[in-house]
Amino acid sequence: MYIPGVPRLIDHAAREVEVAQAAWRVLARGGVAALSVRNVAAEAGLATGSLRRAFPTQEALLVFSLELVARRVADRVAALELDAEAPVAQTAVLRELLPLDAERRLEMDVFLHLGSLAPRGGALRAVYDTAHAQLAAVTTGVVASLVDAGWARPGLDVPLEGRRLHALVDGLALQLVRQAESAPTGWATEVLGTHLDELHRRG
Amino acid sequence: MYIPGVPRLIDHAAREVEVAQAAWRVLARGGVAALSVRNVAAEAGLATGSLRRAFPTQEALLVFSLELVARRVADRVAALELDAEAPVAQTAVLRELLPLDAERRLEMDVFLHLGSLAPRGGALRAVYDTAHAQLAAVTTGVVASLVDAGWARPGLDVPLEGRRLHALVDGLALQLVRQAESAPTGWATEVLGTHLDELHRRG
DNA sequence: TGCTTGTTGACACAGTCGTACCAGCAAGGA
DNA sequence: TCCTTGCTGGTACGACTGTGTCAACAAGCA
Repeated sequence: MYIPGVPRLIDHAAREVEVAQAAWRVLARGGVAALSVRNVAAEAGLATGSLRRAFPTQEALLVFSLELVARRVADRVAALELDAEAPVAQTAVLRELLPLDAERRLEMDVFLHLGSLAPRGGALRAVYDTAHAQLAAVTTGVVASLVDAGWARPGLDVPLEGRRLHALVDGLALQLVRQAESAPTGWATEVLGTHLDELHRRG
Repeated sequence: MYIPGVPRLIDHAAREVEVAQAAWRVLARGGVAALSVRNVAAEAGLATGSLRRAFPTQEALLVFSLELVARRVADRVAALELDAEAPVAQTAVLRELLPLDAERRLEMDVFLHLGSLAPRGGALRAVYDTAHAQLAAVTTGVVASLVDAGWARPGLDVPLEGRRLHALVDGLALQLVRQAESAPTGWATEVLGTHLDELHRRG
């Protein structure tokens, strides 16, 4: 059997991630207005032709970039949930969802920008909705585990409190991202802590 | 004294509002990608030259569009606060901030889109920050008036609870705008009602 | 009616967009 | 060693962007 030469071994998976993170930086620096194929290619140190090899269209690039955000967040949450001792671990999980450092701020920035960019019914919107549902599952899961561990009132309306917690986290994240990067963030963790305290106290 | 002819009387203020609302519709229909001077002019039934007479630059148009949103919301809130009997009126004020009908949904959509579009340090960002501060003042004011009226615990941390309410309202609004227009909205008012109930019950 | 003046909308311009193409190069197998 | 393969990145295209310009137009006053 004849096997032809396999020249120029490129780790496509790694390159896709590099390009997507370059897109993140462009997005965070200049907003959606600066998010062009050329800018991303320049940020990644590639020519537009090479970038097109990794992502045939711009939408594919955006979809992958958003999926990468969702995957990163999910991985971090999963890693934290392993050593779960409520309510300490649950608080840590929720704090992980807030953009309190540069890395998470970058991811949240991308999430919001691409969410704003996603046309209704498009492929990007589907990715956004999936990520949104994942977040809802996390917050509802936190409430449910608090109830299961006996840290909260058993008769507590878990779906409703999950949605409330989700809305609160979303609102805090939105406000954190939209404020100056150098501004303090303690108020957000304080608000989140108050909310969780009340969830506990009602147990 | 010679007074020359004053031809073609145009109500510039009314025209600015019409153009800005045309920009709203373009933004809601096609997102920031569709927000061009030409598209807005076509939506308003004008030529680009006529639009430029009302707004010299695109940024001026966006700034006015965002200011119009802020003014509309502020006017609605002010109208509701006149017949203020806590906590019924306060609940009404907060429900007014949520995008529960087509009109408010449109305004919130514009608010989010332009907030995502505003570069840090630009004129648009300043308008956004002002609107953000107005919202914070409303939510903190609601909490404070509940305390003043004796409906909540006097020792309640008003600034913190105001921020918490603000984050919750922002999160609910974000999620409502990002969900399908035909999707139900009862869950959001239910969550908001629960939150306000707890504010009362602690009195 | 004729004049004056603000309004209009078509056109032009330089720049950027997403996408397509292809000559040249680099690297592993025979 | 050469050959094959596919990756690379410069160039090109048409469409669209924001902005500038200006001849034609419409309407109130003398």
